[in-house]
Amino acid sequence: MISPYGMEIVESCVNCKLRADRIFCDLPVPALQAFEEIKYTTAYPEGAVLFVERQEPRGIFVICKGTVKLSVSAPNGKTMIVKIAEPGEVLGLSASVSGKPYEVTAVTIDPCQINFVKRDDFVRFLKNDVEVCFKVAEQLSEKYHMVCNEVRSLGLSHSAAEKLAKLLLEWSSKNGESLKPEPRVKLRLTHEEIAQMIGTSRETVTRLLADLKKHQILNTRGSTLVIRNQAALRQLADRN
Amino acid sequence: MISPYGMEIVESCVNCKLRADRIFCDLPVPALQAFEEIKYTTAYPEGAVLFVERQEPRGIFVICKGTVKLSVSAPNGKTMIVKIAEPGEVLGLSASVSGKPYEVTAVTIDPCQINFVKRDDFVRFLKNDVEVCFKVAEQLSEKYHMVCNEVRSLGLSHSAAEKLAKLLLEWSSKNGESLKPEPRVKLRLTHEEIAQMIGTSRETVTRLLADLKKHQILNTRGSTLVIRNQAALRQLADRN
DNA sequence: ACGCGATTGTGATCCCCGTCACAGGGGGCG
DNA sequence: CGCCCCCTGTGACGGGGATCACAATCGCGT
Repeated sequence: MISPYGMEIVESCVNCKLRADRIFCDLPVPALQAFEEIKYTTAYPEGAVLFVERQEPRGIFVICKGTVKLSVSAPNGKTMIVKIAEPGEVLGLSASVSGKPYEVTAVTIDPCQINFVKRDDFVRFLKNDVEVCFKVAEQLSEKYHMVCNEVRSLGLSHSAAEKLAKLLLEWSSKNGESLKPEPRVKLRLTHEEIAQMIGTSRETVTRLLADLKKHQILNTRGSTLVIRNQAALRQLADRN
Repeated sequence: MISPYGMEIVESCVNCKLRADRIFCDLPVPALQAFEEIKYTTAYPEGAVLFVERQEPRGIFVICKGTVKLSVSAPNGKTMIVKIAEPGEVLGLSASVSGKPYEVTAVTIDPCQINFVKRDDFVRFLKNDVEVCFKVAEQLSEKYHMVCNEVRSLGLSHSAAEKLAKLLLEWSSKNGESLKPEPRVKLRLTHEEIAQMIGTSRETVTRLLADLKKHQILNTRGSTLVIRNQAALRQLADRN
């Protein structure tokens, strides 16, 4: 089956290839079947808004395919990107569990396939099976862990250079790429968005990247970054 | 019964006065009884270290009495205070659920009575009762919510003045104190620690407080702050 | 009451980086 | 193909606040 946005739809969670390496999807088969009963699978184009900060929680969104940008923003329009979420991740979990408003705004940054579950259905689903409930608790712990790291890097590292270096290293470690002598990072965000991830201005990102290139630490190959001197980058990331 | 540090010990969770208004403690009686089986009640003096960032999770700590300072720190010794935790709060929850290391360091800032539960016992306890497990998920959502706010204020509000104003307002709203015309806040932290809470330097905090006093917005009465112009403070907190 | 360490108050200096302003560049679309 | 819009690159400038260096106080223990 082909979706409106030219993607192949994954019909069943039981047969999903992601099951093995993703946390939430990896439930016992009976639970997965119950999950399939209450899920709505939808395809979204790039730029679709899944939910908005401070909205009442409608339910959870499980990413099957594609990536989603999570951001928080201030009344004055200034926004900060918290995370780029990938397949297997669950969005709106904490809001749906606690009933408090969504913490972040979720916007797809490429075509996505997403499973939606209404809040009520989801809560019933949880309360029906301790294993599932515990998995969700684990998942929430995971999220908590991630956002704690965010706080660490926002609060403790001063220079923008440091935060940028940290971000690049994090990205390069995603695909085991950092094991190679010259890890590559495919840049999927604009300088503006990178700036929003590390809490600085677009110009600063541009300048910092230029600096790194000048010092032979980085190199651009089209929209791909080549990290030529990982050690130097690490040093930048660690020193305060 | 009197503890070594001059505190009266609360023997039983079932009879605990906090049960009504705290989330975690407010479990159905049978669950509470099971909880009592596995908990170890201990009294700590001021300055006791409950656990340290990056340590393997030993278990959870429920605060019955006293307050605990939670902080994260960088290798270079720079530290940031994430939260001052109060009675009824559960510490080390996410680490114990997920098995990942503790996110923060927890140090008592006054004499405390704390219930400790070993990780294994706690996990068994959770898996034994969906209601409990769900409560814990709610609790984790709550924590996630808090730390998201932290990110918001760290990442989006730039001036230190703004963050300090936000912090003071938050403190003053703790005891319904903010309803009074001139709310009072008992300062329990040094300027250094306040600085660590908002990610700035001690000198800046001192200067900002002096400024607020000069502008008649604040007033000190011993170690108590009197907020004389709440509106002005709110304006400082909101403008970016 | 005295003394000493911890905390607070304040000036001087410096530099990072946010902001404004504008000049290429590149790619999608008619 | 050329136009236009969004992205990138770069200079100039200014300000907030980190940092250093002391001085003044506080507060606690003996």
